[in-house]
Amino acid sequence: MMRKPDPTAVKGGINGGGSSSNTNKLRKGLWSPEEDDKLINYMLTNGQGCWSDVARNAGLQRCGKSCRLRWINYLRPDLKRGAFSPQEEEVIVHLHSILGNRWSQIAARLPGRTDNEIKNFWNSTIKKRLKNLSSTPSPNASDSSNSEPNKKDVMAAAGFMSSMQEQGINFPMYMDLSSTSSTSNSSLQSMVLNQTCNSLAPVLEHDLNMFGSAAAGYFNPAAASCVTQVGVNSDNFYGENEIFGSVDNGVEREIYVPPLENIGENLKTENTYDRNINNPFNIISSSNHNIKTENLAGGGAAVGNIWLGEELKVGEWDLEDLMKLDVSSLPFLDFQS
DNA sequence: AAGGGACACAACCGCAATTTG
DNA sequence: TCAAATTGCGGTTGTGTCCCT
Repeated sequence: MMRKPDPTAVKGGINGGGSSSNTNKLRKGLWSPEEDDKLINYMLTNGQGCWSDVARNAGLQRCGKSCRLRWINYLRPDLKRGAFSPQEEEVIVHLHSILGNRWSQIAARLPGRTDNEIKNFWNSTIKKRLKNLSSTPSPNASDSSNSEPNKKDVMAAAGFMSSMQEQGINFPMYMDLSSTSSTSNSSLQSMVLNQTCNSLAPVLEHDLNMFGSAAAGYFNPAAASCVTQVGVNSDNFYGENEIFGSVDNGVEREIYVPPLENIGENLKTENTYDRNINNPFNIISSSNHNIKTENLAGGGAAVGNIWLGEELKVGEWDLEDLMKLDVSSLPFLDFQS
């Protein structure tokens, strides 16, 4: 539908300019239906192996890298094609506000979607929308009494932070909201934080409620602090089938780190999370993984660390809550169609 | 109807990390 | 231990299509 396959588009290999010893000329450009068929048939018959072998054995005049890309982004049978739903869009904005441009990690939370697809969607659609929103502020945006921040706020916050990062302005990895006075000389920071807190609150609350427990989280930007309450059955709160977290005697909570992969070296190195796909929350059982304890008695504790995209330390809070969410399990997302 | 800008998206590029021999 | 090969990722490009003037 885009570029027509160009049978004359033949070049050398793409890796580092290609190897001069390669006498086979490798095709580039759009894939023809015939090439697709070859690749599909090969993959379905032989499964995935070394991609250069795939290219060779499938009789494709493509480099392995090209085959891999084509398979992953277009031919894989489990891909979900078509436009992004508003729910998916919300999840993308949500995750992007947390993960930044880690498209592969965002894609990992959206079954059937590829990183390339999400990246394109973000760059072509969402980014533009955010830009428009930030240039034409919503009349409600300044209404702090509005108890129901909307998606625009989420997107505006995400977009603002994203654009700041694009301009080379990096926020601290952790911002202690409890120490962020509303009269801070950094009005910009306050604005970002307040907007972010406002924006993420409904997302968090909504997502937590999806688990069918009494879990509810909210931010309190007016007090420049973030508060998370987790009310749960008795001792645990759950995902559909898995223990999601627990409260120990109403005092301490154990958090199971979700499979957000490679979120900073700390997490990566400290956790030996289970990659078993049947363990959607990658429950960590080692005592070494009592991530964060939180005094939940007395109406909840004010905790003020907000993660803004680069590293997540095990043991931090707030947006980490967002990270606990395996959005693929959220019933409002239709991943089946 | 034609021209041109905006949009959407497949595919390429370059780099870094990982694996292999 | 090291170099080469492979894999994976994010940024960018190129082009068909849509829509407006």
